[in-house]
Amino acid sequence: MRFSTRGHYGLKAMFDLAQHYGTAPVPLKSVAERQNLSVQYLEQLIAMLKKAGLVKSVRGAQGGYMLAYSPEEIKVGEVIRALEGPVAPVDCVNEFDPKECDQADFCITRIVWEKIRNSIAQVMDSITLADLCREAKRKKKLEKS
Amino acid sequence: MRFSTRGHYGLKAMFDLAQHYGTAPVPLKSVAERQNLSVQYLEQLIAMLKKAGLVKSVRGAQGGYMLAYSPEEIKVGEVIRALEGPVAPVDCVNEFDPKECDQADFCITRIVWEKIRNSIAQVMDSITLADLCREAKRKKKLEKS
DNA sequence: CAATACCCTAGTAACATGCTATGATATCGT
DNA sequence: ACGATATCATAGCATGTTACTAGGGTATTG
Repeated sequence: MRFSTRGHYGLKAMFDLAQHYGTAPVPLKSVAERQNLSVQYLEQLIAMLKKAGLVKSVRGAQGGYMLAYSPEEIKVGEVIRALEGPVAPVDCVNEFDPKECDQADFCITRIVWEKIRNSIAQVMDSITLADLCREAKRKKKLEKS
Repeated sequence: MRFSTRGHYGLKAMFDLAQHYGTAPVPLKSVAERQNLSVQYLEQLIAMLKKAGLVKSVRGAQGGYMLAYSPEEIKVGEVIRALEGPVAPVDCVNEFDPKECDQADFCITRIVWEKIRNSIAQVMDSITLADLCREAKRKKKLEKS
């Protein structure tokens, strides 16, 4: 069981934008360099994030991307869902539109997948981009000392 | 992000075997009928479970499969790992052999995936097949009343 | 000896992934 | 005005995985 690189890379990019929140728009090229990702691929991911309303863009020279809200207001779960779709370890417990099979009523194993789904969602929704920035700061401080 | 049908179907099958624990070996055909799965596909899944030491088999007529241990001793996590491999939402936080990238030291988003991994593992490892059997019993009782 | 059932391997259609390529459009600085 | 910088949009594509099916073989029972 794996998430795709979309969620993986996309979260990296959003974290990068969060660290530049409040400054000038950040061009994807610089995000790609810092996070060691392909610009072209990142463009596709950020398009999804824009569609989801999580980032804003400024076109043209000196342009780039920025978070649509403050890092404090953006949960990791929103980012990952925008890129990976709803949390659904198996189809019949999709968090938004479960494709329930005819056995749904008496399928006991279902409760396992529901619990897994809920615990994933709980983690994703309890961490904000600001939390990650704080963590980065803390780590930097530790290195210095 | 999804688990494959291997974990999904395999857990169903193991639950089925758990419900017949202590009786004669259960032929796959009957498991497949009850759980609405293809016999041929199930054979492949159960082969993996056997390799992992979770089930025993009896060949020939009147043969079939049975749990290698009591349902109380078999965690859902063991079943799922046998079929899906180690819990690893992204490769760099694989629970057994993480393919750490060169950024591992300063990659902050990593902690998100670690937390997700841990919460999945925690759920899987805190439920036994016996728990599922008890749940099934409870549900059956509720239906009657 | 035939019925039952486990065991093993190979093949394969369909789909998802993780990109790259190409080109268009908008904006800024000079 | 123009060229550099960026975003924006779509298409293509190699590779791998999934979810099976097919077609055997082997062991055991009655």
